[in-house]
Amino acid sequence: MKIEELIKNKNIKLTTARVRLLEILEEANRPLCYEEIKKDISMDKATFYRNISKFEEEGILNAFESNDKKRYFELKLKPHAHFVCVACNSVECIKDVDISLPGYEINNVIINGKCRSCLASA
Amino acid sequence: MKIEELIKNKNIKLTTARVRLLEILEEANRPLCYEEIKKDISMDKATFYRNISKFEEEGILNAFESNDKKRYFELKLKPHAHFVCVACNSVECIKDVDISLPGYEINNVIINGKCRSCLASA
DNA sequence: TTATTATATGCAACTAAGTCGCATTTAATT
DNA sequence: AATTAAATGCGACTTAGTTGCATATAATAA
Repeated sequence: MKIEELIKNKNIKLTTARVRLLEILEEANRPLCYEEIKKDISMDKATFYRNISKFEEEGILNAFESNDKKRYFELKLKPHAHFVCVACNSVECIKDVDISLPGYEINNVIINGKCRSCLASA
Repeated sequence: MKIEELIKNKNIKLTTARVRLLEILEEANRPLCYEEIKKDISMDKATFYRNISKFEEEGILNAFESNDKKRYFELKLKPHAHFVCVACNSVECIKDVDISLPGYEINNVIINGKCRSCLASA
């Protein structure tokens, strides 16, 4: 997966900061929040959020909120759902849930509830 | 639907402020955010959020984030999914989506995407 | 009904996410 | 290499949400 592929044909300039941001998101292979990304990149907060918005507009990434009241960001590669645990706040990618809703365009599905391990230890 | 029913058998005191908060949520019949609730109730912000947390802990309500980066709150009466439009930020209750995920306990399902009217006017 | 006590409340101060305007820098284009 | 539109960093700001503490109130026991 080439980072350049993601940006190509989009109305976006390929800056070094943006490439780095996309690399971090790609390597993580799970949704990350601002805090987590910030550690690995020297980019101003305002620039960060402006880039996130830009990427969202261009359909390169999805954003959603976890139960810790932080927004999580993930590249839109293979569509899949996310499970957010209300007990431990973990975010898990769920491959085998398929939802269709006629007349709507679906970007992302977030399922809130209690995860396996929290249920087991309850 | 009696408000008292919601609180009964829960580890919660039935204060006038709490009854009013639950009434507002029940009458709205759709998820509301702090701003919307605030208009109709004279309750300190700290108290509001403490009550919301308490209600969540006790399983009386669900909270989730819309695309406008605000949290929305709704009583857990009949379980149903929510569609959040990334274009117009509207929140819609969806009755006819049923997801099950073996081993997990599901509280709420949030589907992000573009709603009918935004797709129609695109 | 009153006294007791644990819990709920309001207030003020705080933290952190996210936004905005503006001057400067940089990528893409000529 | 020169041009220019877009991207960046900085600082100031807004607003959601939290915390500590003193006071008030609901549930309970007397």
